Amino acid sequence: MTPPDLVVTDIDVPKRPRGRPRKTVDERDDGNRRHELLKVAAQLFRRKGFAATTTRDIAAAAGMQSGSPFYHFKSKDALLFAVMEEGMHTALANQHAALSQPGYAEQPPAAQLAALVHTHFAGLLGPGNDFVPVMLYEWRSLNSRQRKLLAQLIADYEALWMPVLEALHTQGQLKAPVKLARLLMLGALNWSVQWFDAKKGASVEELGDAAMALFLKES
Amino acid sequence: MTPPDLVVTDIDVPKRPRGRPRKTVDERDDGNRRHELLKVAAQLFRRKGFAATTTRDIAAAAGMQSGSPFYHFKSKDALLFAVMEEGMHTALANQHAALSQPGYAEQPPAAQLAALVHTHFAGLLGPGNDFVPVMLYEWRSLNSRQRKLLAQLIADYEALWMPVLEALHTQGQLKAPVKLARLLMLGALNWSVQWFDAKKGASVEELGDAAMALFLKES
DNA sequence: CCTACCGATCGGTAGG
DNA sequence: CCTACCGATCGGTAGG
Repeated sequence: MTPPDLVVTDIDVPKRPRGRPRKTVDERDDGNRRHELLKVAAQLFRRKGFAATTTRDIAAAAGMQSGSPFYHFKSKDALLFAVMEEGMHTALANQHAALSQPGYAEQPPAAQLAALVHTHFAGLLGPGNDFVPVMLYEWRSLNSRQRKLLAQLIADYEALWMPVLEALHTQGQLKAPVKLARLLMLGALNWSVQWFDAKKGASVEELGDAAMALFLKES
Repeated sequence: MTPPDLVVTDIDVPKRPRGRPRKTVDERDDGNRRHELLKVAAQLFRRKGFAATTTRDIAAAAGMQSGSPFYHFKSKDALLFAVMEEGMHTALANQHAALSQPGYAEQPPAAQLAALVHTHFAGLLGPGNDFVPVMLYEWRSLNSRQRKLLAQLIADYEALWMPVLEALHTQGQLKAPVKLARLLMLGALNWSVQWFDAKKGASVEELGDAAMALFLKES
């Protein structure tokens, strides 16, 4: 199923450099391999769920031996958290990029919302974007400390939507109470992870247009 | 955490009747205990997820010994499927009941949709309704045969919405393409499982009203 | 990062 | 339904 990426990048590097990479508090950061682990973990967590994925699955998908993921992450839990954190950081960065597009502030609120919606869909449904779906669907598997840390990022993310929704509400283009509207709208978007299929049906763009048509009244 | 229900009902029945209960193909059906297992399993699957819930957890929550759930269900998988099946049967029955309310057929499509939405929310968010949430969030854990069986029930459920949505589209009260509208709307509703809190914020009724206000244009 | 391994847990079963 | 149990698997670690 998953393409066996394996040792390809190591083919002409028979021995890795012997120098021990520096280590941070509880996780190493020698880039390549660590991020490879994050990527395959995100894939597996998404497809099979966190509890049903073994650290051996992850190691094998990254072309490692069963004990090796613990060189990069101190526990399976820490791996999950790192996946989610990367997902939220990317999502936040994407939205900030959309919001700082030149001329964005001058656009009507409906166009601003369209930008948020399209960016959200793209980050959620684009190829290889397993990080955010994992964060949406494995919330339960976090301990309360991890949950609190991520809740802050999520709050930041949702805060970006509020001024736009309030402007739309004031203009009469959004009739539902703003906070409930935000919850329902993000729910509609997030649920798409369950049914969206890039290979058939609507495209990400058509989805965004449909969502806008569904949510907004004519101005 | 979970109230230790334990032996209460057995206090003055020192020995259970010796007659062996009839058995169906792969599951017994002596009602009480079997359904008790379904109920606690639904609770646990919802709170911790299927893979993270052990059959020992379930047995303990039902006041049984670790091996006893297998007297009622031939596998943990079969238990999950039974939970989901019950969830879908209840949901379907609820919607059919709403649709056969006297005078329903004569109501305008907006009112018909409101009935569907309110029934859906009630079945999803009402107290003790863990069956449907499990079915929404543990889809991955099913094998393909089970998946196919449930997909049929889901298709039946979604089919109930289509005529109403098409009528609304014709009237101009629903602007998005009908199929995408259905997916997005049900997503908005289903996602509420993640954030709805009966003890604070909006009530189930207010939620339904907000959803209607969000989705529909004025007629 | 690999090798070799441990302790704990888990789904499931035989036999009553 | 309980008792007693098995085989397999799993997260994690010591030592290199």
